[in-house]
Amino acid sequence: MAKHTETKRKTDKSSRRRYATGEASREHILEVARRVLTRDGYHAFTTRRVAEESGMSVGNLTYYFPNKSSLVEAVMEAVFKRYEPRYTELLGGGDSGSEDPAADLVAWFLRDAVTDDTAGLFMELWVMAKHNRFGSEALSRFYDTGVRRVAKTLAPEYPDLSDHDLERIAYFILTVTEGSTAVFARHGDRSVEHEEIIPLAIEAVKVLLHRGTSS
Amino acid sequence: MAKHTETKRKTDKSSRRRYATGEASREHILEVARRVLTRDGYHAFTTRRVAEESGMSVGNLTYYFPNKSSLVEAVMEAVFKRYEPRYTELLGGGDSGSEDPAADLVAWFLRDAVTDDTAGLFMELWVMAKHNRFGSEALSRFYDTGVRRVAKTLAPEYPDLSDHDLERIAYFILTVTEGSTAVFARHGDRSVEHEEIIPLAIEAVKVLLHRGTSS
DNA sequence: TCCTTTCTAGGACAAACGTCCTAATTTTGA
DNA sequence: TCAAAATTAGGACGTTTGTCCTAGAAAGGA
Repeated sequence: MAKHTETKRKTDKSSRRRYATGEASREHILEVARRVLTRDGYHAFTTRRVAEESGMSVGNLTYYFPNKSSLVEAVMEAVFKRYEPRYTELLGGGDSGSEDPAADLVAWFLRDAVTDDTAGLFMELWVMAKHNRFGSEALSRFYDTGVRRVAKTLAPEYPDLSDHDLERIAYFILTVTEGSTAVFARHGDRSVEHEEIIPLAIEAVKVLLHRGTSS
Repeated sequence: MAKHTETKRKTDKSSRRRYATGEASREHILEVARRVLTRDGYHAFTTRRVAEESGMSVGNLTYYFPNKSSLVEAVMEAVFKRYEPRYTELLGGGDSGSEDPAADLVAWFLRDAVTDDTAGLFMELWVMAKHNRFGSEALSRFYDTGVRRVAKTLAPEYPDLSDHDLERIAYFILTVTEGSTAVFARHGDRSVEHEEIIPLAIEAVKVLLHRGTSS
């Protein structure tokens, strides 16, 4: 099956010159693929489904993404890039005009975590990262840079804390966020609603920020 | 394809009398299936793989589980039952002989959350619950009863808290636990180790337990 | 013992999958 | 306008998937 070193395959995804319509097609594919992945899951993520939902032929899809893994990796890159504008808005300027930046930040993350888009996507990313080295490293990098930006945002408010202590707390916020996705982003009755968890998380984070670390 | 009411299909899984060897085969399949699901993921969870790893033919597998979803549902039931002895040990008697039950409990959950077995399994359960009503309800029930047991375990130590407040805090513990799976159960470099999160989680939970709720 | 029930293997089938190939069609710059 | 490059459609292939069918082997009770 592996007849490599034969002909020059179309594996260079960015070095080829493109027409405007081609670039549009590529981005359209990625947006559709993100939607399919979020809605149907990696388990049902097939090239044929993406092609059909993109309104194009399977042959044309393989023109842009010669194999499935190249499509998957491109989708991962795209979805991480998709969060950037939201993060710059949330974590951007030093003064956000908010009374309590930490509380707003935690509330924003936790509410976003249970939306269909974010929850459906990240659950798939977690399982994909299990068997895809690229995905695993990309996800870890996404988390790590996000944590650093949160830490930087909180830093001026809590000058007594070291950078590492701030990153530790930021990772704690991340943990509660992803936990909200896993536990509460599912329809069904629970004895406790997710909204009731948010003030607990805020209180916990603020205590950690004010106390410093006690290990 | 639906030619029902034709012949009595083998859809009754428990009402049929079984030989001892048959019951052993069934449990062996479920254990193998759990391992395959945890290791390879739902994406690569195929009846043939389970049959092969069980050392039996595909035809024989379909004798015990006539279709894939019946196998999947049985695996879910089995994996939840698998946690019961551990939980009764951890949350069982009123006096565990521990100085700080809350801290021990949080530490135990968080350390278990990043093991290959637990992490690999639950990530798959989350994505399976997205498209399987049975799995979704079973997982929510598993969480809810676990939360109630945690609340009951903590109750005698914190008599000032209402049942609902205790359940709220137990759900918070659950959230941090599942978040640990999502964030830290992945090999790779991070600026903060999971072990550093555990004391933060413990401190946060204890503060919540001592303060009551402030909403 | 023997007969009924349970268990098991092997093969068959259609459908869906990733990938590849080729030939048209469209777009762009000279 | 026109040739070259990029884009598209359509079909083909070998493999894998879930499911079904049949016939034989093993196990238990009479």
